[in-house]
Amino acid sequence: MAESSTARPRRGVRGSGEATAAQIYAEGVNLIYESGYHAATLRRIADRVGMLAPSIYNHFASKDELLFTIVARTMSDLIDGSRRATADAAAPADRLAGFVRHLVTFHGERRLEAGVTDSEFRQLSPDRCRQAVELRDAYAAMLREIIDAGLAEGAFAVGDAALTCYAILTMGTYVSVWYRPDGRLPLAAIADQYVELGLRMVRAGDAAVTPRP
Amino acid sequence: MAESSTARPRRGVRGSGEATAAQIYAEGVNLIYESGYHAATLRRIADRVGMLAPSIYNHFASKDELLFTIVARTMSDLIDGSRRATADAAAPADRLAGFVRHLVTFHGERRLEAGVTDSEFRQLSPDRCRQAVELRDAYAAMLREIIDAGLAEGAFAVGDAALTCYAILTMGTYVSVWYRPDGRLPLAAIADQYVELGLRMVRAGDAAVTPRP
DNA sequence: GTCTATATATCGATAGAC
DNA sequence: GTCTATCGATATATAGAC
Repeated sequence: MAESSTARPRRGVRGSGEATAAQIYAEGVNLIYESGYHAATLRRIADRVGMLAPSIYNHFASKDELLFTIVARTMSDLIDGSRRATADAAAPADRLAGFVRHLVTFHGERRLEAGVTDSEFRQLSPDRCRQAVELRDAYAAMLREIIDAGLAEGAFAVGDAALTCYAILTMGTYVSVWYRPDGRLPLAAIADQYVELGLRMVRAGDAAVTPRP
Repeated sequence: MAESSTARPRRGVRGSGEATAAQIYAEGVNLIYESGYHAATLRRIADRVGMLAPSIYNHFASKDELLFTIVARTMSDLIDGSRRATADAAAPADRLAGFVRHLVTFHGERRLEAGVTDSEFRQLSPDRCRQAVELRDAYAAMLREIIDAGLAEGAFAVGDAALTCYAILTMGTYVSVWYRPDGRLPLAAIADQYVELGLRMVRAGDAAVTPRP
């Protein structure tokens, strides 16, 4: 989506309706990922879409709203997807495996949006930044619950649950920084590796993990 | 250092010599850490130091040079410190333990500089950005060598060395994002935990790790 | 070495013609 | 919905008095 931007100019073209907003969104993601929020000016985003900067205001009320649209959508999708990815699992090791697999896959498949979200949400206006932090905390709480459940059952053994939580989240989140779709390993293999790393970190007995269908 | 900034205004004071550059450096680190590189204007940095923006040019040739000074110094110190922290160790598990302990301790003790370095080096001018990437790659290579040595000796067992390398580096690097000096755990305890996580990730036999003096 | 004043550029955002 | 024209603010950086 954002990945396959072709940046064809279309000056003067009119009436693209909803599709125009999607283009601005996609090129905004691309440019903010490359340059950072402040360096990605509306002028340059509009240029990639093939319009002039003021036209953006027909689709987004402000630059802040554009960034918030990216951040809120990405975080919501991350949380929803993670909920689905862990819903079927019962054993803590299976739930952790589902969580990490989704975390890595999401940050690979949507590395641009995820990268922008993780590194630029601090640039949001105070109110919207707070909303982003709440979503991020809600996501972290999901992992924390899995780890706590595993500890309660005796399936996991960690020195400190909160630290382990941070470590797993950050190692998975930053897949979006180095992952390239044309890289050495397919994303599914990378996700497998990270699942293994996550299970080792909580010292989950390998036998407790049921293989994927 | 940068942590203990007091931001006392000293308008009109003259002749602080080298100390003034250090103040600009420290307040630059503070503000860039808080706001990001572009949002941290020379005007606001100078204001915290207690001078006006043009005076900064008596100490740094440009804003880019200020950022590069931060990035280059921090990365050099990281590499040098890591070399010292792993020099005495012979066994791969001990070398990995020393590496991770230093990585975490450094990113906690100098979390502002490290945070700025890791998240803003992309904003450097092309030449300087390349130099920063070279330093970062040199640091990553140090960890990679430790892991490869452990694999060669049969002391470690990992699915993929490069991925494990990324995972350990990112989980340690982002200690600078969430760590607070007045937090729940002392930094040494956090470092201990991360060492344990790192050893688990490479499946190093616990018995192979000699306790610290 | 710091100041005042200014140059030059560009930003986000708005008004109004088409 | 996109355009032209423009506003007001602010950025980095420079020149020169003190």
